[in-house]
Amino acid sequence: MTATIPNLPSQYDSAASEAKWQKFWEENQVFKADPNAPGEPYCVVIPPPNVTGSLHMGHAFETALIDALVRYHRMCGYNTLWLPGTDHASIAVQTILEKQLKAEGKTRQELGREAFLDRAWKWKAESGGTIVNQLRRLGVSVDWSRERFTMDEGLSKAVLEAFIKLYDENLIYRGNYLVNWCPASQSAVSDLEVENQEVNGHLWHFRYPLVQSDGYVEVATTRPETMLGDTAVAVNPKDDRYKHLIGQTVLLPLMEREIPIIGDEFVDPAFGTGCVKVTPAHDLNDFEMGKRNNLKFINILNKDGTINENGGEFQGQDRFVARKNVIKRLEEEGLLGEIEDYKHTVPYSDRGRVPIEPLLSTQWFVKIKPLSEPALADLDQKHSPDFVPDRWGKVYRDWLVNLKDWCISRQLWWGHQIPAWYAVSETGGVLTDTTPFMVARSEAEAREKAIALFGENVQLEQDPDVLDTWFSAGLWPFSTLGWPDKTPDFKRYYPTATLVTGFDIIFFWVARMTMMAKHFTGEMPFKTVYIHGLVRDENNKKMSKSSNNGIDPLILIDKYGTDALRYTLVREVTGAGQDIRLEYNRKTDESVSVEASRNFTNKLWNASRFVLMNLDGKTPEQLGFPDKSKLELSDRWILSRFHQVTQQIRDQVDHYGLGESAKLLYEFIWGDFCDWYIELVKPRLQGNDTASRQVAQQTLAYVLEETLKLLHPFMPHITEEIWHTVTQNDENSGKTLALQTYPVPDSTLINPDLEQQFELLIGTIRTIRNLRAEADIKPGVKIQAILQTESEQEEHILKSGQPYIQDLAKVKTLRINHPQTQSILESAENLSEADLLSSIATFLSKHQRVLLTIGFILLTLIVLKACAGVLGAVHEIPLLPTFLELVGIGYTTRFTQQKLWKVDDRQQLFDQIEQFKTEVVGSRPDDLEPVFDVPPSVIEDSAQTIVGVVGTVRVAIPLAGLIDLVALKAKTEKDLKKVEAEIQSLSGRLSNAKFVDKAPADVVQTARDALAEAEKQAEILQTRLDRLG
RNA sequence: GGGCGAUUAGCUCAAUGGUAGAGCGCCUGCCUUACAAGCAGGAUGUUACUGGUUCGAGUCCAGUAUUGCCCA
Repeated sequence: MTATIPNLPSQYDSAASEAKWQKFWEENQVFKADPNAPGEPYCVVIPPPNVTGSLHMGHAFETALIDALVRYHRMCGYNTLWLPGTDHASIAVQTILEKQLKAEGKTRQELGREAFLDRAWKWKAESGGTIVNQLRRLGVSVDWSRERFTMDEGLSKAVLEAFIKLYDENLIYRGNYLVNWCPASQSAVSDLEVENQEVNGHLWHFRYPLVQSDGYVEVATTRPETMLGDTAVAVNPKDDRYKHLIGQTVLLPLMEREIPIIGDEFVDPAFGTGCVKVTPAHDLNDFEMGKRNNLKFINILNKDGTINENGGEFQGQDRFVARKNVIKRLEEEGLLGEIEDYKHTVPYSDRGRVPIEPLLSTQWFVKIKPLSEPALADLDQKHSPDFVPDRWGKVYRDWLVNLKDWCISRQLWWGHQIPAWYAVSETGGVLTDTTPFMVARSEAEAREKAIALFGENVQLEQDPDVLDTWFSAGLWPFSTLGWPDKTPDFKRYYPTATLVTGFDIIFFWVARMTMMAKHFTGEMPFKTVYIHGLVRDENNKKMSKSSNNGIDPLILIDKYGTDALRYTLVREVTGAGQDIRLEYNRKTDESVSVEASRNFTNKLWNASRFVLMNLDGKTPEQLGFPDKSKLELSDRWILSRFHQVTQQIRDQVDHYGLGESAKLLYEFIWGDFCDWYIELVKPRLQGNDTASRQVAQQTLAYVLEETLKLLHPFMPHITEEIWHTVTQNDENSGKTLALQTYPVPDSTLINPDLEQQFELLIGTIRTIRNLRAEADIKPGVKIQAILQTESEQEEHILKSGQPYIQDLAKVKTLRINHPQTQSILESAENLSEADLLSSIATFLSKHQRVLLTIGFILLTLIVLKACAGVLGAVHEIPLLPTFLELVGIGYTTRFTQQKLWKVDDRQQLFDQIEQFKTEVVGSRPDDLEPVFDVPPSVIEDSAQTIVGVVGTVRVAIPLAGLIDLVALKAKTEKDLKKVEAEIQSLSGRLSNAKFVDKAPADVVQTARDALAEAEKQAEILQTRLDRLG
């Protein structure tokens, strides 16, 4: 086999990789669904973004969640379809176009309907692709061949069908009611398009003179101009202040209209003066009151928000101009009372950005009860759809219960024109509220009907209005699949599996889809509704256009990559439905949390590089799965971890635990695989044991490839990129990670006992590292360590993991003692004295260091000399004369007398020298190993042996005496205090008979074990403290 | 006013009722042949408050405070 070792740069280039794979997926139609293919269907329809829109963080978040689910299911073998598309957004498009026209000095009326719509389609063709192309940059695994638009032919057919059916069933009617009127777009709008805003306004008090007696009643209002349409004054019939006035009349100022004082329970005596003006044609509550009390309905507004002919002297004035003038005139009349500052909510048009006016007009409505009740029944009886998290089911239910009839007509041109034709010839050639009409599939059909009713000469005119965009959006899950035709797609993929959307549109969209679907298809359109939270900005504020605090996902994608952004968003999700917060610095356009994810991509990248560099150019497939009988401890451990994590991720994703899965992957890849496994196999890859090396390669390759599969739904681009490199499938192979089988946990490889044992090894390594750090031992220095345990099992684990401990904790000599037997396991080879000496000589010949340094080296030599039984002859010390010259023989002699006389002092000095020596020549530690192994007895006795504990393993490291005793003592005291507190808490619990009796046995046992461990630790710490003096 | 959330380390967030963890930031030491976008080690908490249930409460219950969202 020709070994071509794939070469990767040391940093992942997200931009190049993303563009490449997005193109690859689309060109190869990787995500094109085939209804004839096998597999349980898994279909998701995209919540259609607004065709005028551009990508915002909410899209990025939602899309990341959906794509993770969809890619996961596809890899799990489901027949998967994610269907993309956009909605036509009547008002938004119309607003944009009218703005353009205005700039050209034209109006849409001048242009005419046909020309206007031509323009609209042209605009859609040119600019409507923005959002869709931005979605591509997120790497969505949608089937672009099935992309739909709410106004395309098929969906328009579905809309027509739905309208006609509902009309035929008497579920659509035309009537004169109060609707939300947007004076800017001059159309009725749905509740959805109304945003209530709190404003600092005023409460004006007006005096309405009584007709039957002297004096007046005082009313309060936030909208003074509406008084022009007042047709009553209302009080609460239980209100003693006013109830005697009920039945009398007042003279409405400025209009000089006599209007009644009525009693109505609705009036809150505590609000304002307790006496309210009633404007039935311009306020929802007043409308109801007007109906209850048979009041007159006087409309004072034109459609553009100016005062109409019913407003007397104010006719023609804009509503806000009229407001000022009404106040001014009342003041002149002496009828203006107090003006209070008053905070209240004003409904604003979402699109027009102006206050909405409740306006009485003739509109089309959907009768909602017959639609909501079956949906409610499915919820209550079948728990369908299933909301995740469950609590949103209640919100959905409340909405279904409280639904009011739905105004579906919009006074716009861009949209589905209402399929109703008016026989205008019956009402003098003009369309009035009473003109007879017929609903039909086409003008021809309407004409046929009309002729039957009104004769050959009937003159028809189609209703100019269009349907609410949500009417077509409500059909989305089935209209996109071909309904009303029984297409193969519809048969195969409907009902869909999961709807993923934000809670903010449960009411408007989700409920409409369930009602429409239940009515038209007899089924709920999706099994599950997964509700996600909002992405909040760095100040925990909801991102919105009005606060202009949106964070542009494309900026973050350019900076950190799509995978990093997606991963950040998904990882942030904890509980479903919980809002997430995105860190962001607006000055630098940086985000620390996305940066952390980018670092994670780079970590994966470099781990993969490492694996690639060590596979001798072979692919995982060529290497094959390792022979199970040849697996070493660390191999069995990482395989167990991998399959355990696979199991956990599958469990989590199956229950929408996407954030948890993302975190599990992070911990597995960065922690288990990179920090431990890769480090553990390095010696085997570089060593001479070819069998061991091969098993390591096989395991590395296997775990890497499978991990890429696990991670793919969360980070599709980088995993695809690495996978192609690792498997040596180039782009032309047509193969893709996206269609590989998602890893399946192999229970025979999962070994919790082994994992637990491995934890002891990891803990031991950490403890040694920790002790090294406490003792300030340089990272390059190899040390001695002694492990003691009374447990044979632990002893066995430690022995089997001995090479790992030595390697990762930089331990040269490791003894594992069983205290009873004092059996010593030696593992390290000792260097010869000659090696040491020659090393020192080499070092010194190269470096002329300061006096102190040289002095210590000199001491080393002298000490070595003192231990003549171990050392070679003095003539092997070539530089001695130089030292004597430099340091002075007198000092050396004195030191030798003081320090080397007693054996114990000498031992201590050995340690110091060993430490110093390695510090000085730390760059070549292997060359300068200690010549002597310190006997266990010395370790036990030495004041400067540092001891730690892991589990019940005692870890001892003989120190060289160069540590900060004061700091170590303080630290030890602190640790001891902590452990003592734990002992107190644990023994308190265990001495409580109730705890021992009532708590589960395993909990009690855990506590006992913890106590034993804590006591052992306390003992060790106490000993250490005693020794430290 | 009604409903639903949230409040845990400096920040962002975790923790089937068993005695609190991670990432980022911070401190210390390291350019150790995959990665300085890195490695090793470290410090940091009256779990908002007050009661209650329980052998045991961050977790369950009640109330309070603060905060966010939805509805009116």
